[in-house]
Amino acid sequence: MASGETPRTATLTDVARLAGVSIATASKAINGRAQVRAETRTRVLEAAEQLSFAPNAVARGLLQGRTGTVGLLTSDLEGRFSIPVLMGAEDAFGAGQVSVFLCDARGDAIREQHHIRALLSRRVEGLIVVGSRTDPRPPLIGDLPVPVVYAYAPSENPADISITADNVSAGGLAIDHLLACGRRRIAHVTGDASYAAAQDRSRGAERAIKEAGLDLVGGRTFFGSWSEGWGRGVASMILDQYPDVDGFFCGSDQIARGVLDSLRESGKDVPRSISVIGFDDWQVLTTNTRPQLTSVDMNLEQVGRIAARRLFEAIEGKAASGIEELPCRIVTRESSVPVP
Amino acid sequence: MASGETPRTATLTDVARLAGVSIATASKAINGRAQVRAETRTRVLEAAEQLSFAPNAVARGLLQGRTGTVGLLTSDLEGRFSIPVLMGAEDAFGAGQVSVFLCDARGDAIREQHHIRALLSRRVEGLIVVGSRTDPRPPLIGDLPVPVVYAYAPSENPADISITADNVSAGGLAIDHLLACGRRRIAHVTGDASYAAAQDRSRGAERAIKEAGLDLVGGRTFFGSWSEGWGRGVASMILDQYPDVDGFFCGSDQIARGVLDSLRESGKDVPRSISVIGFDDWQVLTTNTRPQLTSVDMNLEQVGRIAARRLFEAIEGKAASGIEELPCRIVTRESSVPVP
DNA sequence: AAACCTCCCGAAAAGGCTTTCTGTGACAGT
DNA sequence: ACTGTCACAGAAAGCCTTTTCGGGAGGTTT
Repeated sequence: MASGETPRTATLTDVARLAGVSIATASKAINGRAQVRAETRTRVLEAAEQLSFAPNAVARGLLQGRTGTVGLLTSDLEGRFSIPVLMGAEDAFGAGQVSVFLCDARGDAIREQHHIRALLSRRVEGLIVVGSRTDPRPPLIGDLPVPVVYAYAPSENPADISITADNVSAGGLAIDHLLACGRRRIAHVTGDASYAAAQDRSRGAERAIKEAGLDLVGGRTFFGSWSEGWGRGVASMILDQYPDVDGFFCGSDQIARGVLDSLRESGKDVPRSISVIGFDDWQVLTTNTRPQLTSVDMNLEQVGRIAARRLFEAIEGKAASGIEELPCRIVTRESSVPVP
Repeated sequence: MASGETPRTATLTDVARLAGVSIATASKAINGRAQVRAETRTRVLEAAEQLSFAPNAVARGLLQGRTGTVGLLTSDLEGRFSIPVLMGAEDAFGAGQVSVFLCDARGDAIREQHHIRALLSRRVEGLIVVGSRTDPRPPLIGDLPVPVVYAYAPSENPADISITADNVSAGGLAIDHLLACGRRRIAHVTGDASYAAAQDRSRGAERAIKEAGLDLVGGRTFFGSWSEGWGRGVASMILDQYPDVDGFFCGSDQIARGVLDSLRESGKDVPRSISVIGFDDWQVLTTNTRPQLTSVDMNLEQVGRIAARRLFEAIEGKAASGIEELPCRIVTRESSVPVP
């Protein structure tokens, strides 16, 4: 049983010869076409089995003009937001008969261009472009011969197909949750104001609090950076300046962790006297804080799956362009409970 | 300039016709073969440009028997260890002319089998199997017609090609670093004892401390779980039972974070009176702790890159099988400084 | 002037598969 | 006995490219 004999993968010709039929018949037998006697079919199938024949998808693709492949173009693989989207897409395709080419442009337009060329020459049937921020990105340049779907980061061109998370509504959700917990003096601390995500969530939050006839603590959103340090600092500042604050909506779980640490050190009781909610639902953070952190989950895998589905539809010609914003959901944990 | 006209991607025939030459000549011109007059070549190139012709890699692959594709088979994409390995591999291949099929088996053997079949039918030239734990995994079943490289999780079969991180040496590195900081009473707290990673690091640590003529605090490794909670708990226990402890080697950054929190709350001064080192060098944890955490980096991207390189060599026939263990490195931060 | 090169270009085959069309034998109907 | 029908098998074309080989045009040598 020596392996590595370079047994040259069997071709349809080999199968046909072994079964004593023509390649045409062998093909029909294997693909379940009619026009083959049952007895002949089993003979072919046995031959195929014996040679462990696997139809050459390359040849088939060439013939039919359909390769059954798509390209997944990420702008950066480190990004913890791209990964779940990518997983969802891979999942949706893998379940079907589609294989996925993975390309990481590393945020470099040149590399992106290079990858696109390679993918097109491999005749992918479509492209999913996964961004690492929710800020709209410039569409792929050139008139591509295949449909493109933008995931997480929508395209700047509204005529393109984009799937992203509804950050504005998510901001509202978070505030509504805190209100439902009986909180009235809610602060919103978030990250870098240059991020669309920060702006969108803030807008949603402000709208929701207004609708409740209230105002955010400090009358505004506290923008800063996406870090624990910022969360710690701004929390102690707010605590100092607005001692009656009873709720924190944080723009990320990292910020929330900083806020929680700060509240702990100030002797505040979370969730009894103050509720805290984070954003991203990043397990390593939410389940290790004390108390565990309620957070907004963007359902990124779902974003990926829907993107895959939309790409599929576009390939089939049933395209519906525009930006599709998928709802987020709250994952409730210990840091926010209703006040009696 | 209406897009979406389904302009049927140009073929070599189209280019040849436009340039007024035969397809043979067009091919030679485009591929830089000799035997084409310069004037003719430019004419062809212009035609190709005008039609935005991209050679059909599928057809070329069929003809040459080389597809220029490889399969990347991960057992779970969530795993934060698989991702960097995968990035490294993608990087190494992407730089060349090789495209990567991404498949996620989700830890399911059936799905894995299904993906392998699909990949083989697409005639990938090789496979990289990326695991999510360092425990050896069963090799892919069946005599595959292409070389396979196992990354991060080595194959149980020593005749296979495996690339992983040298966890035993890494354990020694960590201890040596603490010793170099002037520490003598070092505790090793780590995660689940059923993980090879935990065992290996522990073995390396014990060997290193013995070589220094010392013993670990408590005379053994404290196995537990890979969580902050375990780190917090075990640290306060150790502090209580062995008050002279002056160094913690933690099996993961999460555990280290718990340890740091615990030390902080006990009023211990890190790094003045106690040094702490983590493992994994997971940025979100190491740079947000107070003080920032020294950690062991497994160079996972490098694992991926080397895996890609080895696969390449195996494809070319220059295979060197066996387990290759790549060295880890210490990333020094504030939590460990030399005692004067 | 015949023989011989050199330069370019094109015809054709090959790669593995699917599909259409043609062909053959068996059988039923008249 | 002849025609029509049916079930099944095979021949061949086609997908797109690369590569080999042959050949025509023009120039050089003897």
